[in-house]
Amino acid sequence: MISFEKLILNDSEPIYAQIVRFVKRGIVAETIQDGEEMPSRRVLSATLGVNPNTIQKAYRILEEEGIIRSHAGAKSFVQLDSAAVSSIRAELIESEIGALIGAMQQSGVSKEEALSLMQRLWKE
Amino acid sequence: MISFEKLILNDSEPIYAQIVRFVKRGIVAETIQDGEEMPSRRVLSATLGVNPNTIQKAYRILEEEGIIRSHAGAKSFVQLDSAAVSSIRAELIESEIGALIGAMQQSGVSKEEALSLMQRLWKE
Amino acid sequence: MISFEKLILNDSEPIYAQIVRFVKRGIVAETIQDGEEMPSRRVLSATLGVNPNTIQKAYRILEEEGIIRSHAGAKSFVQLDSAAVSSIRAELIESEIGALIGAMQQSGVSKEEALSLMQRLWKE
Amino acid sequence: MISFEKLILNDSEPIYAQIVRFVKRGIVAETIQDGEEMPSRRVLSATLGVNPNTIQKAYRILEEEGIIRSHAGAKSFVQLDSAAVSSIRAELIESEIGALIGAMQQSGVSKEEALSLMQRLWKE
DNA sequence: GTGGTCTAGACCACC
DNA sequence: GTGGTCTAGACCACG
Repeated sequence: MISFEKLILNDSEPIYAQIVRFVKRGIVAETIQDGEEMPSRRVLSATLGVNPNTIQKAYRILEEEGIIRSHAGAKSFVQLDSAAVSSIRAELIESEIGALIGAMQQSGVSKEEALSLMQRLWKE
Repeated sequence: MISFEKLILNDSEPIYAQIVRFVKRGIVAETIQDGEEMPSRRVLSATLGVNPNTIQKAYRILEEEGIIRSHAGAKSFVQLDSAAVSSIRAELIESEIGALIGAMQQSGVSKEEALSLMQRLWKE
Repeated sequence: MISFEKLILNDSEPIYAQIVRFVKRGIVAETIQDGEEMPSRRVLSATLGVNPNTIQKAYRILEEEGIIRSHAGAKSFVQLDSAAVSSIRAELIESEIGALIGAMQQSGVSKEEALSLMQRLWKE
Repeated sequence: MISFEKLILNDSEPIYAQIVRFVKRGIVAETIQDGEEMPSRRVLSATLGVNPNTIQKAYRILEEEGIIRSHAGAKSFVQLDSAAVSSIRAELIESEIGALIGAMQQSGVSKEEALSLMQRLWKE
């Protein structure tokens, strides 16, 4: 069963998007694996203190992207093959790094400076 | 006079926010400097093909953050000291890099891998 | 739910500013308290006979000053701790009295005369 | 010749209004008296570092209120009788005190508290 | 239903 | 001409 305890919601971004991203990051980090069970919408709604409609929206998106599989009245499960994992990985990581690179370039920050800043700010 | 010709608007984010960020990045890149004149709301509105109220909203935010100075009936100017520049720089760059680091850590990406990905994806 | 029935608008000052001040004075007078629900933009707009955008502007300012809390799709609530209340009180009352004192001094009115004028003009 | 050296302009209020009020307060404080000469518009414009049109607007208002007397191409003079002084005094002082009283009442501040606050905040 | 953004256009105060 | 406020109404994202 996937745990959402480490998910801390902030309100500068839609809640449903944070839930979706949390799952995707878990998949990339391999803490979420093929076949794992999702909590029911009702339970997750209570856990996170969030409107059930919001949970429903997150699950719908995950299903549309082929990441989970739901049947009416039944439990939902993660559904992944290795191709899916690496495409999620690429989509998630490379797009985030790409966005940062674009931002740095527009701000006149050189590649070297960006790398050294990242070195310095990264704390394990 | 500050030029907004290089600002290309996308519609996945509020226009006013893109204008604000464009100015901040210009300040960090030192292409926008203390004392420079802002285009009038009407002019920039025409240049960008955007409603004057949207420009007004961006300018209001910039003024509330102390970056520009507006007086009724007079032109608007950029108002910066070196402390302001470095605080904008920190806010803009370090927060963006910090967010990326957090994302990478949550995705289980190591520091080395993140740096090498950034090396590889950065195209001048 | 906060009532705006006693708010009478005059047109010598921006409407949004009058709404903001009305809320602040309600807080100082303790007729508005932590956790109370704000009317929705649409409802207050109808109540006051004012455009929704004007209400939105007032609410935005209140939120930027940390007095109310808004989330897209959810109702808006007053959010106050005792420190906030006293700072609003100081900002509102002491600055108004301070401005009056400055004005009186510049006009050559003595403390005694000002106090006696105030005694005389105050009608319950 | 009336001195405007003590007039410090702030930009939260129209400049012309600040000039007008400065003159009125000087009259109430009797540091400005009947027959005194006003600086020329050109000179005052330079002294205050303000657009000549703004000075012109202030002078026009003062003239419309019968406080100064201007002839084309000639100097301007203050023109006051005792009735004028007391009406300016009433208009200026009592309206300011009256506004404060209204504000205090809306904020739930009692007469006694307002008077004691004023006592306490008044520093010679 | 609720909040947020945007367009369109008018009007005013100010310099 | 320039900045600021307001109305009117549409549209979208969110819960």
